[in-house]
Amino acid sequence: MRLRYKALNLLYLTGKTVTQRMVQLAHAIKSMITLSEPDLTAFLSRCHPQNYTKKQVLSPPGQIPGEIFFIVKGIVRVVIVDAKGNEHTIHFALENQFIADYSAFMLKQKSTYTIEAIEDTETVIMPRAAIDWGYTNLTQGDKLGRLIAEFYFIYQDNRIKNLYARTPKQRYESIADVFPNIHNRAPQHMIASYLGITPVHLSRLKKQ
Amino acid sequence: MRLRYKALNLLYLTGKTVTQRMVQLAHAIKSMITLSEPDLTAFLSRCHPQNYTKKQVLSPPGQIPGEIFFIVKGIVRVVIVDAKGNEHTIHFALENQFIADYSAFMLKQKSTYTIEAIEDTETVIMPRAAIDWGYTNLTQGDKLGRLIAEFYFIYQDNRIKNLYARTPKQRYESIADVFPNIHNRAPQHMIASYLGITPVHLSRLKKQ
DNA sequence: AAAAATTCTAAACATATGTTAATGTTTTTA
DNA sequence: TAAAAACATTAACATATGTTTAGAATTTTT
Repeated sequence: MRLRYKALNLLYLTGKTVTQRMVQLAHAIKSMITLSEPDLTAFLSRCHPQNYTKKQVLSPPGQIPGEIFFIVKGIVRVVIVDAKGNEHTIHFALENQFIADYSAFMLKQKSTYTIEAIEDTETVIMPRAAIDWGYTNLTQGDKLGRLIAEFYFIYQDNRIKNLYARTPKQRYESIADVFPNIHNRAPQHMIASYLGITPVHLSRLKKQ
Repeated sequence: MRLRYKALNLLYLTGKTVTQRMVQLAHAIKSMITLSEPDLTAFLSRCHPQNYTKKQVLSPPGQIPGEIFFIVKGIVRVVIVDAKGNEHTIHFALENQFIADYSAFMLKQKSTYTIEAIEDTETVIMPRAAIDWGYTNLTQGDKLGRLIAEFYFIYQDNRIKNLYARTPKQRYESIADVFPNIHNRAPQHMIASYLGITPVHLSRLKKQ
């Protein structure tokens, strides 16, 4: 009895309950498509919560991704390691966003990315079976997929535009528009990496 | 009589007939989704062919895109002009591909890109009304939209990966994997621009 | 065919960015 | 709380890439 009570209390104080998380994911889905409560419940029943501690890996390279993560609380980064062994942070994902190596997930190929928690992070995992079930059984399943793909397309398009047409300094000055409060949530060397420059150089640019 | 005959002849010798072009677009669509012949015909009837000569602009910046282009024959490039007035070629599109400023098209915002023919180019224009009609009336309309968005997502993801993890030289050496025969179809300064470097520097890299 | 425009290369020099190493600070771990 | 690890800054130097200018080759236009 005491143990059970303590466990519940801990959950209450430090994290969100299973129900709260599912509600958050449900809200994200309902903001994109219309679907019945039974359908929503059926979809959510195929998903499950998962916690990660800071620096823990959600998704390793070299493996076919089996799920898409929905971030309830926390922040993660997506990393690629080049031929010389250097790490590049190519993306951050915050609360209420979906994250995965989508390309590898869709193509059923081995992932080239590492997805890693920067803070202790609470997620809901949507396994491939849940996604497939959604495409097959939800009236607006393809529309949901289309909207998510379009959302990330627009994000990437904007990124590519910035990489070509703006300097690292200019990109640094507007990074918080895309990732709110990022300066308090990610170390500067990860931000530098995202900008495509070294931490030493970012430090130099800031001094100007 | 003579004029009409000459016109027909010219079309036969130098380009594809309206029917041939529509068949080509129909083939591209059918490779992605299943749909009935009447639906296909109804969709195609909302599209129309359009030719462009080398250097002619398909889609100007500052204007909300009203259509998506399907390239039957030829090649186009997508250009952005930065704050200093410098042009950056950020994309090429070849035969059997769809091209537009998708972000601006989807968001109904003014385009930031110029889309310009590099060779004389034959297209089929899919006006916004046709696309909207497709989403509303085709059973697999959303699926078509999802597949196109996913295709370009994968393309962009690969690009971003390359920009971070590979050098301009390495990217130069593999550009023909993505754009077959590009070295014979685009001048080197456009390729250099796509790689994110100056033509002078590309010339230098080639010498090594 | 001649003229004009475009394209590629080359060299010299300028600038931006990377590398290494040292130091002090902050954060995490034990 | 002490030790260890991670982080940010700075300086000195190295390298990659940009800029300007010029000339030759190629393509396009007249």
